[in-house]
Amino acid sequence: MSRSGAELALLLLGAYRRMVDEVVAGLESQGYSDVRPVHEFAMRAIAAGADSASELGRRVSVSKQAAAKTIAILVERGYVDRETDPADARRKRLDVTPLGFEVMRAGEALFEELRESFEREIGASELSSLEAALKTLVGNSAVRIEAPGWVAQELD
Amino acid sequence: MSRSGAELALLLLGAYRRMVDEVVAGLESQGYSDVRPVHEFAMRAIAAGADSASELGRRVSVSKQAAAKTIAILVERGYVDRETDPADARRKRLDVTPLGFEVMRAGEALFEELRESFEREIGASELSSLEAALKTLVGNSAVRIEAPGWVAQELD
DNA sequence: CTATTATAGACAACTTGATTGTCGTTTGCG
DNA sequence: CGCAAACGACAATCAAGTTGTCTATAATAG
Repeated sequence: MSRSGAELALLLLGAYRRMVDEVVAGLESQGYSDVRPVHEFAMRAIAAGADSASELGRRVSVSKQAAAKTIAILVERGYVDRETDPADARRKRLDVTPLGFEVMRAGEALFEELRESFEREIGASELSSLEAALKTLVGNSAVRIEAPGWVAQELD
Repeated sequence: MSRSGAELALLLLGAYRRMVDEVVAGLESQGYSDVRPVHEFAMRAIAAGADSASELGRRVSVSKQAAAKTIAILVERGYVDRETDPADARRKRLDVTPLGFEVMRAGEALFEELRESFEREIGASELSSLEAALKTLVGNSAVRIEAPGWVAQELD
């Protein structure tokens, strides 16, 4: 097998895509249409305390403008609430709405189901050693998900 | 650990990114600037017999227009040669040039090195069982790499 | 206390990679 | 022969980013 290195990369990508595709499809079929990973991640960051567009941008390593666009979508769908901060008139305070949390929970449940089906496919011990191995390889460097078409793009 | 499913997805993505980032950086430092995964994959497909834009598009599951654009870049850099097919005046026959093969070889070598460094990090047996597990999970469904910012995008 | 500097968010223009739609040309088949 | 199908080109559009500029507000230095 001559290009096992490249193949490994493809496998990693493939496994990721399989998970994400299925979760997105699952959310879709539950009525949460058009929820993409980025939205999930953004909501998660907001729930975790990124309460302004600029802050969200920083956390996700994206320009505040890009963050603002994502927020606009989330607000439009009722997943996030944006209201002027009484303490600082420049800010618009962000909050995940109950509906937003619902989506997040649904997403997590789907991910969890998927993980369980992986366990059935390859065995629990196999899966957990896979996770451990990946964790070692990835280290604790934050994973950037954004960047338009980053698969095809220059990496800063 | 409540969201281990989602976390697994992130780990997979992270590992993929780590590999790709390093390979792209490596190619860059060897003078092959701005070679992105997509280019590698396209060249590979061309070398494997996708000898026209339309055909390349089909193989990579991308519109022929998108394929044509990628080809234009590859031609411009001298990685791929495009000449009218004597047998069919509609076609432009594609060929990977020696320089193109050079890049591909360099990329593979980098991937291989990376894989070896993974072996050192987590052990050879651990890595090969990781690969086996991933192979089971991914199955033989072709992995689409394209789609602009697909992480954030609607999945057909 | 005021003047400067920094931060938040809005708006606009541009970039990249892909898509769809249309078109002229060439081929191949009934 | 004639017409449908396939190839590649061109153009318009989309999606998700980016940078750059602007106004309003806050914080800080003198």
